[in-house]
Parts: sequence; structure tokens; C-alpha cells
Amino acid sequence: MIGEISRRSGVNIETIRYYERSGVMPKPARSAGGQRLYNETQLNRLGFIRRSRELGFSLKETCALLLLVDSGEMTCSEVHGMTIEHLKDVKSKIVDLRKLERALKELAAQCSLGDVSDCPIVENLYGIA
Amino acid sequence: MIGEISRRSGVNIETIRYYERSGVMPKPARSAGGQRLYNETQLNRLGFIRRSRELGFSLKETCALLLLVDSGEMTCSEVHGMTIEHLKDVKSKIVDLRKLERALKELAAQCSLGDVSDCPIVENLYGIA
DNA sequence: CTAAGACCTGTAGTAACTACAGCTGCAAGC
DNA sequence: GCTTGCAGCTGTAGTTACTACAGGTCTTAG
Repeated sequence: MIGEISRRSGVNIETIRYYERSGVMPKPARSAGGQRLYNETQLNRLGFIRRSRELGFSLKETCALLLLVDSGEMTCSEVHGMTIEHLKDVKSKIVDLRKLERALKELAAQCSLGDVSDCPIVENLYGIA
Repeated sequence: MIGEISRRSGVNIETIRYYERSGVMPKPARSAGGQRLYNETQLNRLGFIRRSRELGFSLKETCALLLLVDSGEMTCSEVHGMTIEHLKDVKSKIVDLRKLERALKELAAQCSLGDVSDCPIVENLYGIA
């Protein structure tokens, strides 16, 4: 039953059905009444997907990882390569956010904080400063 | 004409029309043939929106900022407050990404890099390790 | 047997655009 | 005056990874 696997995997019920629709989870067996039935293998797969997503791999990347594993033709260095690639993205996002942080801090530091309509942030956004 | 304002503001044509649809840009005057006509005020507004977006403010936040400015009831401390609020978000994103970076590095460091199907990253994703 | 709760499908909404298809406006050259 | 070709128009659908229904069905405990 989907509720149980949701609880056990920590993945939302709607999300599990979405994963099935998008092909990252296989179509499960059904009860006589048409309800989804899962086994431990599927629970593990769902856990894999959750952890992969938590590491910031996109669903597509997660798919690629799983395909590699499923095919039995995965090598450690392939997976390592994808991870390093992803690490690069994460690093560049950090760099961008740090720049942003600095810019916002500088902007905020110029404020008088008063009840006035004369704001350096707004001026900056208007391209005046 | 939309092409000119797009070039001058650095905002994509489709995006300008989208901003109009979503209400953050006002409906512009039209030529006899129905084409959009812009003035300098609208160019400045578009610049404001672009810079605000580049600072990572959402469109909604940008709207709020512009509404404050438009109403003439904006105070410097209000704008400062929104900026500080946004800065908090940016900081927490950086913290999250740093955690991610560390986790990915650690995972990658355990690899043998060999032609083997025995990968510590995959094992970790399966919750084995 | 009934009521509550879990589950089903299919669709639409989210953010912030981007990418068409299929049509019309407009200016320049012949 | 006519054609050519670019620019612009509307409206709709696609992107990512879900989430949130509506309106119906299944299951199970009492």
C-alpha cells in the first residue's frame, strides 16, 4: 500500500505516484481492487531517489544513476564522474550566492533606516546610483 | 517598440510581454497597428525589475517593492527590511549548499574510481553504508 | 452493514520564464 | 503598387518537481 511505503521512505504519496508517471519508479503490482502494492526492492529504490534528490541531483540525473545501476553496467568511475560534475554546479551556485550576499549587504549598509522615501536600495535598483 | 526596449533594458521580448501579463509592467500605449509603444519611465521600470531579479528577489517581492515605490508611501526602513529578509534566505541557501558540497566531496573521496560495479556512492544512496 | 479512512484517476496549479504556430504591421527597394 | 522580409501580435504549451484538489472507489473495523 502506498501509504505505508510513503511513511517508510519519507516520500510524499503524491510524489510517489508522480515518480511512477515520470518513469523513475516502475509500475507496481496491484491488489484485486486496483491499489498499488510494493515490496522491499521498491522501498529501497524510493530511498535511493530521496537521498539522491537531497544531494541536489535532478530527477533526470537520478534517473541516469538508476539506469546505470539497473543495467548492471555501472562502474564506480562513471558514478564518481557524475558526482564531481554535480559538485561543480553546487560550487558555482555557492560562488553566485556569495556575490549576491555581498551585494545585498553593501546595499543594506547604505540605508538611513529612516521614515524617508529616499532609499539607496531603490535608487540602486533604478540604476541611479 | 518592444524590440528597442528589450535591447536597451536587457530584458527578453517574451519576458517583457510576460511581465505585462503578470501585472508587474503596466499595459503600454499602442500604435495604430496595435504594436506596443514605450517611454523612458517604462524603460527605467524594466531596469529596476531586471536588477531586482538579479539580486534574487522573486517577482512577487519585486512587485511589492515597486508597489511601495509607486504608492509614494515607501520608507527606507521598509525597503531595508525586505532586503535583510531576503539576505537571510540567501545566507541559509549558502549554508545548505555548503553542507551539500561537503557531503558530495566526502562521498566522492571514497571512490576507487575503478571499472568496478562496487561504488560507495551508490551504496550510500541505497542506504547500505 | 455502515462509516471512516485510505486509495484511485485525471486535471490544474506553482515560479518565471521560453518557445513555438500562425497571423499582421511596417518600411524599403523595385 | 507590389513584394520581401523582419518585427511584432495573440494564444497556447512546454520546462522542473512537485502539490492540491474533485469526485469517485476500496478496505477494514465495529
